[in-house]
Amino acid sequence: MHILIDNKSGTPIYDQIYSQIKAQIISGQLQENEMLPSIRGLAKDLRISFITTKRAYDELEKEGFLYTIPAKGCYVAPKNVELLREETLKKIEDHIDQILKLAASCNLSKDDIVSMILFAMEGQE
Amino acid sequence: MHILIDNKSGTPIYDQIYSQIKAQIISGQLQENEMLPSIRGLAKDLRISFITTKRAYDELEKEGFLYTIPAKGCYVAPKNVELLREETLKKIEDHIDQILKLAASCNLSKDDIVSMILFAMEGQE
DNA sequence: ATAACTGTATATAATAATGATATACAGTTA
DNA sequence: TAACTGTATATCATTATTATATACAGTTAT
Repeated sequence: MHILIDNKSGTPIYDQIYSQIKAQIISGQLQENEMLPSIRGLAKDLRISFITTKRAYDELEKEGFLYTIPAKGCYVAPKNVELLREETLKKIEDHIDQILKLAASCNLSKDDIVSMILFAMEGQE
Repeated sequence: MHILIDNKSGTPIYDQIYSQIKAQIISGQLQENEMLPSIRGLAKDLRISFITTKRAYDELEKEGFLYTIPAKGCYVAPKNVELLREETLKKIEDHIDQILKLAASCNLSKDDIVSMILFAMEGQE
C-alpha cells in the first residue's frame, strides 16, 4: 500500500487517504479480499493518529469498498459493479439537480431541458 | 413587500429574505425598477439587524436581481433575460456534458438519462 | 442647514461544523 | 499473556457561519 499525504494541500488527511485507497481499489491495484493495512499500522507509517485512518476506512466501508472483521482487520470488498453504478448515478443526479436549479432561475420548461439534452446526445454520437 | 421569517426553520434569516425577494422578482410580483424597502426599514419590520437584511440584498445584487444607488435605495433590476439566459444555458450545457460522460462510463442509454431527468423534475415540483 | 433618511465599511461575538486527537475498551491470535 | 486487531466516547483546536453594533458618508426634504 502506497499512500501519500500532502500537508499543504487543502484537502483533509482523512480525505486524501480515503481517495487514494478508493482509487487503488477501483483500479484493481488492490485485489478483492486483500487485507488492508491496519488502521494503527497505517497511522504509524503516516505519523498521524489512528483515528484519522479509521475515519477514512469508515467512509470506505460505508460506501461498500471494504469490509471489516473486528479484532482481525479490514479487507477489500468484492468488486461490486452495482456499487460503481450507484455512485455514478448519484453524480448524475447531482448534475441534474444543478440543471433544474439553473433552469428554474430562468424559467426554462421541462421540454426545453429535455430537448437540450437530446440535442447534446445527438451531437456526441 | 411581504416577507415571512420562520425562526424555527433551519434556514438562516438572510437566506429566507433572499429567497422570498428573489421569488417575488422572478414572478413579476415586484416590478422592474421598483424600489425595494430600505434595508433598515425592512430590518425594523422584521425586528432583526439591518446587517442581516443587507446581506440578503448583497446576495441578490451579486446575482443581478437588484441594483443599488448608495444613499438612495435598492431597486429591482431590469430583467436582463437575454444575458441571464445565455449564461445559464452555457452552465446547463456543461452539466449535460458531464452527465453524458458519466453515463457512457456505465453504459446508460439515452432513455435511461431522460427518464432520470423526468423523474427528478417530478420530484421537484 | 439640518434632521431624517438612504447604503457602506469595519469589527465583534456567539454558535455550529470540521478535522484531528487521546484514552480506555474488547475481541483475536500466536 | 503479549501483541496485535477494531470500537466507543470524550476532548480540543480551528474554521466557517450567522447575526450583530457602531461609526461613517451621501441624499433629500424641510
